[in-house]
Order: sequence, then structure tokens, then C-alpha cells
Amino acid sequence: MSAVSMDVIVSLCKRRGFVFQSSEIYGGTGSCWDYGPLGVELRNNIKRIWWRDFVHQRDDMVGLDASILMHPTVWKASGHVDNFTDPMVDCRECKRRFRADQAGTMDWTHYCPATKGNKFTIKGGEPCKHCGARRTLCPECGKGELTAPRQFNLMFKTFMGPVEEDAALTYLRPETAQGIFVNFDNVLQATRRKLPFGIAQIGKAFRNEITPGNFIFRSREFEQMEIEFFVNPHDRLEGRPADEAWHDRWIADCQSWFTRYGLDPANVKLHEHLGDELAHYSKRTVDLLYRFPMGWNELMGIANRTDFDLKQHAKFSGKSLTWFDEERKEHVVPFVIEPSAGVDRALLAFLLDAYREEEVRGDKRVVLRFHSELAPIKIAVLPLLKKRPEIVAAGHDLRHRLTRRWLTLYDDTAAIGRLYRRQDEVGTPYCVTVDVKTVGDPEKGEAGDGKVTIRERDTMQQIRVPIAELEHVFGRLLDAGTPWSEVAAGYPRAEG
RNA sequence: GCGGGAAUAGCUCAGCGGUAGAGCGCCAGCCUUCCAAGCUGGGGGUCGCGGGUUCGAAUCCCGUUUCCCGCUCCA
Repeated sequence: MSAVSMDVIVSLCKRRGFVFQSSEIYGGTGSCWDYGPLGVELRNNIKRIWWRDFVHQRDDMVGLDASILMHPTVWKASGHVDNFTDPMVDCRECKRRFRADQAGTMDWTHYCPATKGNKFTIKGGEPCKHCGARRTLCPECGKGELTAPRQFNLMFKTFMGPVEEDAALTYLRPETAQGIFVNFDNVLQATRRKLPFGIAQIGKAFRNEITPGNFIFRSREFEQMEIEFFVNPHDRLEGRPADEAWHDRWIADCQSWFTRYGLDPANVKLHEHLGDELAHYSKRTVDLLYRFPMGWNELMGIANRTDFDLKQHAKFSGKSLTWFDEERKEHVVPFVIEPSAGVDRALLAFLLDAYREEEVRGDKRVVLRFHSELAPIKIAVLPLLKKRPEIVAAGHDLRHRLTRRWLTLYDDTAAIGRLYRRQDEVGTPYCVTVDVKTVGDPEKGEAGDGKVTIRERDTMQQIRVPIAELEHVFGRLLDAGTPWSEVAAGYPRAEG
């Protein structure tokens, strides 16, 4: 289990402006959430580094931003209209709920009239050996009748066109993937790519989940970061079919991405989908699970979708969706490896994993130990004394200079200890403090030394740095990723 | 959908028939030269919503909405 409960995180998120419940003044809704001033920064940081690491810094990836509303046939071709549903039945007695398609094949409990009502558990869809009856009642309790199957379609219907009766019925996309598949040929033509290559997209998706909940873990409107990586299945790589080898590479890359930005490896594990769990299109799917407060749950999935989607769209559209292999002189329908991550789930995992309660001089300190790339605010400029106009002016000046490169905040509304704790609680990695020595004291005829104190969040160590070197120092810390200990070693410690 | 719990200040909660409270946080001022110090003052809630009972309802009753936990489900 994560060390922190969900309630504590939900409360912190609201109090400090990370996440608000949608439409809260109207009573709210558990299936949608709004990101506040800090939440939107955190969220943008996650998306930015994901895009940077998986799109910009690789030479086999390009990006895409497809529209949310698409031609309705897309969803017929993809299988969502037919398959993105779960007919459910409920037992009237024991209230358990089953998927209608599974209820008939489950082991079932039977009170056999031929044996004076003895209780048997009978395999799968088989009849009773004694009386020959087949299951008619609840497979679990054997007593209750089942309700008629109810259809849940998890896609949001909507109408394209202002007059509802005349408008085309379509759907809010339930995944961003299809926008990539239908643009496969466009991207291929526009970028002259060769296999293997990938197309990435970040965007909103919508699902009418039966049971939304667990804060932002499962909501009806969420954002995905998806990659469709196209591979020639006839190629061999590392002695294996290329799609299988690439699948393993992507699993490893995704896992290390999450741990690189802060998730404790002990809180992350892989889950291999077996048999029934596999989606209808998938050859193999591996989930990356995170240890959320409610248990191990899916952070992202990495699926081998084979050539299913491109073939479906070729069939429904009548367009050829192939890549021409110059070496083998043949048209190939690529296989697709799909790493699909949820922005909101990533954000939640990073938040949970960063959260610490520490004891400092007998007081509790709440600190979010975000990776500095994730931290919403990178630097806080704090004056030690706010009644000295020179200090305040110097602080504002620093703030404006630094914020050209890093999101920086100025705060002078409390004593320094409280200001530090406020920044700790939202994960700001560095604070810069301006004091009397910085600006000097004209009354005593003392000149300022032009130095400020930098305080690091996790160690609470402080160093004294000339203002002229601040941008260089933060460049090393925040852009180059130089460890604090190494940077701090070059400057005198300030008293704490 | 089912079962259970809950809804009172920004947060955590007390109050359970008789003028809405505490702690923390927030704001202003005083003080203060580096880790939630102190003092003074302040803002902020028609007690989820709608009915009912009552002289009087945050409190009792009914309904409703939302949230949480469990079942179920999850590309």
C-alpha cells in the first residue's frame, strides 16, 4: 500500500489547488475533475516530459493531434460499437452482478430436486448429472433469478449537426488510438517514414464507466498519452519476430520512464494479461501496475494490437493501409505496439509517491518530493523581512528574472518558516531568500553583498550564492539535472 | 444497479429539539535576521437539497442528490 491514504491526497489537492471536483458548487460529480492552478502545471509538466522523451528525443517517433469527434464508421471498424459494451445481469436474491456472457459458462451452484435438494457445484455450462437440469438461477447462490441483461454502451453518443433529428450520430472518442490509425497513411506520406516508427498523441478520451471513482483514477473524461508503434512483422529482431521484441522494449522503456521521474520501483510492477483478459485485437498485453491506496491498479497498458486496426480500417474505408517493403518488394500491414498511459493516473501516482510526512524539530512537515521536472513551481523567492522596501524590491526583481526560464513565485505574506512549509507542501524544489545582507543596511553604512540563500526542499540545506550566479546555478540544478550535493559543494553553507 | 456509511467554515471535525462552534488554514496589523513562534484584529457556513412534524429543526421523519467503502466491472 502507498503510505498515504487517498483522503489525505484529495484534501491536499483541493486545499492547495491541484484538483477540484467538477461542478462542485452544484453538488459535484465524482466522474469528472478539474485541475487547479498547481494541478494544471503538474499535468502540463507530465505531458511535456512524456512528449519530449518519447517523441522529440527519439528519431523513430512523430506526433499527432487528432480531433475528438470522428466519422462514426471509425467506431464500427474499431469494434467499439459492437464490443465496447458489457451486458450485465443481477441476481435478485444475493444481489451479485455478472457479465451476461460469462454467467452461462461459470461454475454454478445447484440444489438438485432428484437428490432431495442436495447442493452441488457444477462445472461450467454442464447440466446436472442427477436431474439433467441446466442452470436457470444465479450461478453463485443458486437461489435467485437473474434480471434480464442490461446493455451498457461505454461510448458517449453525440450529434454532429445543429438539428438533432437530422444530425449524424457519432461518439466522443473512447480512446485516442483510432485517430492515429486513421491517419496512418497521411503521416506515412507526409513524413516519408520507414518501419519501424511510431505516432504519439496526447488527448482527451471519454468513457461512460459503470463505476467511476477512486478520485481521478477512473473518471468519465480523462486524458491519454498514447503511442502506436508500427513494426514490420516479417522482420526479425534479437532473434524474434520484430513485433515481439519491440513490445518488450516498450515495456521496459515505459517502466523506467515512470521510475526515472520519481515512482518507487517497489510500487510498480508488470501484469501479463492471460487468456480471457486479452482484448479481442490483442496478441499480448502487459499492464504497468502501481500500488495505489486501493491496491495494485493499472497505470498504463502496453498492447500488441497486431494488424487488427489497420486491417479493419482498410476494410471499412476501402483504402489501402499498408507500407511498401522495398527489400522484399511487398505490401505489409504493420503490426502495432501500443503503449497507452493515462495522464490522470500518472499524475495521481506521482502525487502519491511524492507525498511524505516528516518530523522537523518536533513539528510535522508535509512535503511533496516531486522530481524537479514535475514540480509545478520550480523556485520560490521569499523575503526574510517584508518591511524593508529594498528586500521586497530585490525579491520582486529576482522573481521576474528567474521566471523567464523557470516558473517562479514570490511570497511575503508570512514568516520564513511558514513560507518554507507552504512550498514544501506543493513540492517546490528550491527557495531563494533575500535578507538584509543581500541589500545592505544604509543606516549602519553597510553595503549589500549581492548574495542570496538557496534552500533545497528535501535536505533543507542552504547555500549562499551571488545573485549574478543564480541563473547558472539553477541551470545546473533544474536543466542539467546536476545533483544538489554536487552544486552545493561549490558554495558556502548558510546558517539554518 | 445492490448493500453499508456519510454530507455542518477553505481543511479536519464537534454539536444531535432552544441565538451555529473548535483546531488548523486564510487576510490585516504589531513583532520577527532562516524552517508551521507570539500578540491583536478580521473575513468566512441560509448545517447538501426539497418536503413534513414542532411554538421552535443542523438535530426527529420522508424523499432526493452527491460522495466514500464493498459487490460488480474496467481496451
